[in-house]
Amino acid sequence: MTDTRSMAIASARVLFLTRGLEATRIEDVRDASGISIGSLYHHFGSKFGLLEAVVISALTDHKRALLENLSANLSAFEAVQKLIATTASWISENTDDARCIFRFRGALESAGSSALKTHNRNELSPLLKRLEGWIDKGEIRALPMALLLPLLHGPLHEYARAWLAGRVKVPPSAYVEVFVDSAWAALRP
Amino acid sequence: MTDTRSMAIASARVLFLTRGLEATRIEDVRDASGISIGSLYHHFGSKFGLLEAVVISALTDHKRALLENLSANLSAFEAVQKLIATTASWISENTDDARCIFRFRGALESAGSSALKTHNRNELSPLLKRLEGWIDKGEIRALPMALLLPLLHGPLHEYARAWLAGRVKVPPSAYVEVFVDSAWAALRP
DNA sequence: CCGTAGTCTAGAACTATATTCTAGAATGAT
DNA sequence: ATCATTCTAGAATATAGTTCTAGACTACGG
Repeated sequence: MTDTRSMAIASARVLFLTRGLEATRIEDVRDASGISIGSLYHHFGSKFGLLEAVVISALTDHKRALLENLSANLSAFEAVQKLIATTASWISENTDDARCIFRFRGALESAGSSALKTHNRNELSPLLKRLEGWIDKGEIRALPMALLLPLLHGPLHEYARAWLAGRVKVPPSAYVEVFVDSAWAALRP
Repeated sequence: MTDTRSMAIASARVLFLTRGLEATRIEDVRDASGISIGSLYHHFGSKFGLLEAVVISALTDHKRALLENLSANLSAFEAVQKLIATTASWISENTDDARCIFRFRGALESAGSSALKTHNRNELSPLLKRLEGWIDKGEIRALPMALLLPLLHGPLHEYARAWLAGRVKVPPSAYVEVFVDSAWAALRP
């Protein structure tokens, strides 16, 4: 049942975030979700598989938010604005999903998670294509591709990490203009 | 013996990075370092304590590199330049230490590691003080303190993550000028 | 309807490994 | 030289991820 999966993911997300990854036992997930150990292993294969599902679920929701807001024929500047504004408010409103991404995506990456690779192909490469298009049209400075995303959301991500960890109090959505200015200053021709 | 500690840290760092945190057993650290289980627990208390030591060791070396290069009476722009250039080359040259920081510091943070908190107090707050000074003198734009560090090294860090994970091939030191330009555009008055 | 295949649930048994414990060796101060 | 402290060593323990076996549920073809 697909409902079982999403209930397990919801329970696991809370536990992973509050108690930490190591500290949550499969038994805890069973107790919180009511789903038996056997069933959990049937659906996710391992504790890592469960983590994978939690992170991918968060990434997918973020992607959905981006697609909703990023219409086709935008100028480069409008797109930069939209990307940053949408990401900033999504993070500010979906703190648990955002925390999962910043805290756990790295673990998937270094483990070579193929589920994550697939997701990245679907999310990142269309965005890079569009950025490339703006470079060709001269709307964005001609920089190596690898630099574009860091310049685009480096400051926002760095700030978001600090906010999600509780080190600062003002949510990233409050500083969208600053992040847009910084990104556009780096990317405009 | 302090030599035992550093040998254990060196062995653990390699194992944590190559096999991953979960996948390295204490036994593996013993086999790689020749230090007995009992001794390891005597020095580090737990596997997490060993990880803590590995990360703090990396952070301390980075701090040392910064202090060596960041003399006292610099203008704000010179300091921004130095901070970014030094960090970029340190990351490019000390890839293992840098990987430890980006991959494992988050784990310490979310576990509330007091060793990390102490380190942050010693490293971050002097830097913030100096930035505050330049704001007072009008050399840096008057922004909320919490935004300064994200704007300063957000793009560099984001790029460094990608490079350390092998997603891009050119080391961050190659793009110092881009990162400096971006940071200074965001921070200048 | 009935039976069969496939999917799903359940929890006990198994296994791996972080940690603790006990004992003894090295070290250093008085 | 003796005593206290620190350190080393590895066996024993306990915890928690995973596997296994059995049974329940569902869908579908006869």
